[in-house]
Amino acid sequence: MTDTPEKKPSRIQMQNRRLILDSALDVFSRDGYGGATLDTIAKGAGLSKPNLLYYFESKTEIYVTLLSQLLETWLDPLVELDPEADPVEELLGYVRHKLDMALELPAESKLFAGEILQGAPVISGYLKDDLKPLFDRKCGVIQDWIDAGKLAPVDPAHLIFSIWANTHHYADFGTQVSVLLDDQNPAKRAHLHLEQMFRRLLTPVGR
Amino acid sequence: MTDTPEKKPSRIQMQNRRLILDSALDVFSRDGYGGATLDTIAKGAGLSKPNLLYYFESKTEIYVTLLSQLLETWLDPLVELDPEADPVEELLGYVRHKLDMALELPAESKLFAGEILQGAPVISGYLKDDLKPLFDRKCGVIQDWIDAGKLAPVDPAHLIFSIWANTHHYADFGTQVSVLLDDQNPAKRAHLHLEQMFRRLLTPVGR
DNA sequence: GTAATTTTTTACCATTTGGTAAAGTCACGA
DNA sequence: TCGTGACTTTACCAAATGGTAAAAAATTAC
Repeated sequence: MTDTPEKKPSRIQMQNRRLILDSALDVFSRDGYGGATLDTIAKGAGLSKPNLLYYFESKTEIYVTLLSQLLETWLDPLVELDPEADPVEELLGYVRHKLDMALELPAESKLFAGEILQGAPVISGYLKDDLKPLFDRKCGVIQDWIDAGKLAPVDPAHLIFSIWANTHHYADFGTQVSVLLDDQNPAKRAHLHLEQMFRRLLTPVGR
Repeated sequence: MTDTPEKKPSRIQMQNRRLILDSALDVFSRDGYGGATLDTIAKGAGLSKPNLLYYFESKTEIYVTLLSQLLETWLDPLVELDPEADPVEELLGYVRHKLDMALELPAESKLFAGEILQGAPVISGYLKDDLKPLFDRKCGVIQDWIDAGKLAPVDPAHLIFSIWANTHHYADFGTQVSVLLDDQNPAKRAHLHLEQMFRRLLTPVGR
């Protein structure tokens, strides 16, 4: 009755697939899809190229697998935006969470950025079918907060864009940030700045 | 006595170099450096591949030329930040200008983003030697404004990052923005949102 | 311990890619 | 109009790349 006739992967399979995906994340995020080569990924994983292709059918399959796994993780925080919580604190928590993710997982952020930059050839379906409905729902939540006077009036969609732009910037443009900042560890000041900016934007006034 | 023994380029040279650079901007910004091929660029320019290489020594030279031309244009607005002007309006003008550039020249923005994403292999020297001093100078200007009470206290460096992140987002993540927004032309709402956000952040209070 | 299965290696291959050599064509000044 | 230099095309090439076939080695199940 089961429609997945595949056997469960062996320990060695799990391990090698993980090695490959780890290496591929490095390479794809650094060199882009076009610049990445199977040889480089294989070397990074400590395997031979044909051995790679024993675990994954093709270069594209590795890339797609990586992106799919990514999307779940990175969407989670948005899913959890709670309509019942205090709006300003909930949104500031979202900002904090996203910034932490960008700072801790820059390669993932860069992989995603590269895919979007090239017109989302692989995940455009996902964007339309999964992200868009969630995005619309959360815009609705934000609009409700505004209508209830618990949030300053802002454009919900562009607010979310702002949050994404500001947080991902520290990963995607990390090279530039590092060069321009004397401060070695920008995490603290970045957090303070975003907190200040979004608090001022979101806190309702005159009531 | 002149140290540039090259003759001035003929009309046909100017014209073909422009055709090549135009096509290359398209291709590099869409496919990334690694994914771009000379054949694709040549086809886009309506020339043969060996003909391309008559005008440019190598793929890399085309890419470098493109980035160099870019950097001048995109830095201009920051250069022009005037210490004597009204701080809030001056910065909001900068935001507006950057957003217009991102909306009108998304390919340029994407090319730059791709280069930074990959660790700025070509322009890291430029970032250190040219951008950093300018950046520090403008941070100083902003700090002076704050000290004079003409601007709310913000972290100057991270303020600039915010401006860059929010404006470039509409170009670099334009694919995602288009999918998520029902609004066809996001320009107007984007302008309004950024104006609102940065005005609230920057306007000094309680004085 | 051995047979069956999974994993890895060796040896390839076709295509693509950045780039070159050299012959041919064109434009233009004398 | 003719010769010279600028431009273009044709025909290549070596290396790199994504991918395959099949044999060898290692692991697992019995």
